Amino acid sequence: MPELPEITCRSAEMKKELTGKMISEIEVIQPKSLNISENEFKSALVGAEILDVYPRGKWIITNTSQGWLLINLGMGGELLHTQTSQKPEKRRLSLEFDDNSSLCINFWWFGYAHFIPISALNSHAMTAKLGPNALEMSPDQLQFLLKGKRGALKTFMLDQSKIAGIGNAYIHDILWFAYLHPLRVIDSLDNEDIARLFQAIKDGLLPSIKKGGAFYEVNLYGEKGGFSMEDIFIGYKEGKDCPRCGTTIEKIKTGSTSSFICPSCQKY
DNA sequence: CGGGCTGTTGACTC
DNA sequence: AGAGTCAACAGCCC
Repeated sequence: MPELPEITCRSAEMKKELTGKMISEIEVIQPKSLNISENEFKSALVGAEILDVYPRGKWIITNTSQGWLLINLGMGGELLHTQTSQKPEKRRLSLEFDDNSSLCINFWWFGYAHFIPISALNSHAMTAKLGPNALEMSPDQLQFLLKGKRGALKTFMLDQSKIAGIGNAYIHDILWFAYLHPLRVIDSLDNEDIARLFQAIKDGLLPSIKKGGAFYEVNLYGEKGGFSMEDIFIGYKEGKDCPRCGTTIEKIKTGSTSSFICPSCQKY
């Protein structure tokens, strides 16, 4: 479940390791994850030099001398930088570079690797419609985004077209930090609620970025992230005590997803 | 061994 | 606009 912290870390690692390298060959094992045919994809990117890599919500955007490579790991996956002679068995796609290293992409379930030509990045609908990156909003911007909305707060927070980068792993602690229930209706939020929510997004995401992402994901070198269960306050801790008030943490159904809440700190 | 759960996104419906 | 459902089909847990 790669969310903003993991995507931020992977992008930084890719930028560090891959900038300046040239793609010499591409191997496609799962053509379904591409937005164009396998042959088109290969001829578009073979020969390209990596210029820059940066995060955009849950997407990793790579700028090359021949166009854009956009990667979304979907519900989980690995990006590994290895020697081309030592590629991992499990991979759906790999980019081989001119220095005999490779970037191997594995999706656990499914994911996307899309190519977009130079000067056409805004034609990519899935990234063009994303809201602001969760950590690059101002408090005013968050207030503006919430204004006039009626649904449940959690649905809004996970809607990538509203705010980009938050998923179902980090949302539990974010809402708990803000003392807000996932099913709280948006138009009942006052300025103080929104101010707490703004700070809670930072408190929920920044510690994981500092630790290299969540423990259940690995970095480009195959090492697990340092953000562990002990760094999580209430997410996935059903039956344990709320670290703030001692009330038993509950797991509840919120639409199609589950939520972990402290029923005392987070009143509906 | 098998069934349930998990997590993202788009497409689609009402 | 928002809520609901489905499809894409791996791996872990019990």
